[in-house]
Amino acid sequence: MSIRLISWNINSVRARFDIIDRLIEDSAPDILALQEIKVDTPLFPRAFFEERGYVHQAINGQKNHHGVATLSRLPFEHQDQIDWCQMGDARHVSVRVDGIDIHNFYVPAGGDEPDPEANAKFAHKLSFLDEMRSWSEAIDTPSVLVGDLNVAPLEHDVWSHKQLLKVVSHTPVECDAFGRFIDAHGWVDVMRRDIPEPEKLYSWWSYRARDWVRSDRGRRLDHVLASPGIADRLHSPQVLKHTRGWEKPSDHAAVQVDIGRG
DNA sequence: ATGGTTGGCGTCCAA
Repeated sequence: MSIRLISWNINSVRARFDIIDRLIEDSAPDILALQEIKVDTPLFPRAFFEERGYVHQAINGQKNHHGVATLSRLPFEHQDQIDWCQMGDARHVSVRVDGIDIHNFYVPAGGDEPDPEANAKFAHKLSFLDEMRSWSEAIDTPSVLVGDLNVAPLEHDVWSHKQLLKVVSHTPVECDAFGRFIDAHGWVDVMRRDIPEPEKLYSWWSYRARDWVRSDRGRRLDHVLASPGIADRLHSPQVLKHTRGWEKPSDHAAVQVDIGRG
């Protein structure tokens, strides 16, 4: 008996009903953590998920951009959301299932210019990661953290470490901030525990490539992290790469993990 | 060195 959790940056939930259906049929997640739903909370398509058994819904939506939602067949014992950096952005929602807090994150992408002086979006991203660090220091309940963290922290999380050193998502200043966030709670990077470097591992491929499979210029932006005390309950983490190849895809593949019952 | 694509109550912005 285990709980299957799938995290997916869906790039507009209302534009992806067909592939969400396909994911549910193929992989039967118990819990689905979506990011970039691009819809305000009152307009979220609740009925679509209720009809498929996901009657427990924690939605933190926003008009136009961002937005996260956690849909579940299992009941929530608690739910919450945090307004990071007091920006009013919908970038986080958490639920408690089977005694585990499941955090669903959408970290700011950070714009194009990797200079916090010149680019307010990049400064915001660094502040966001620093808030995640200090928040992580205080966590005292078993937690799983998933979502689009918009950082590819390791050398083999990108198609070319050298060529991406000045590209937002893989700059040293971001990777360092990400590392401090990881260390603050002792988060276990479950994906890399089981699929270690130097194997290349990506969860995002740009829409702009002529042939994303052939060029394979991916990045690992989506993550599965666990508290050290429960990390051994998480099994078989994987990037569902085929989801990126479906018709009218998101630019992110879905990411899956199974959580053994405690 | 540049451009490429997608979605949103949109005619540009963010990704």
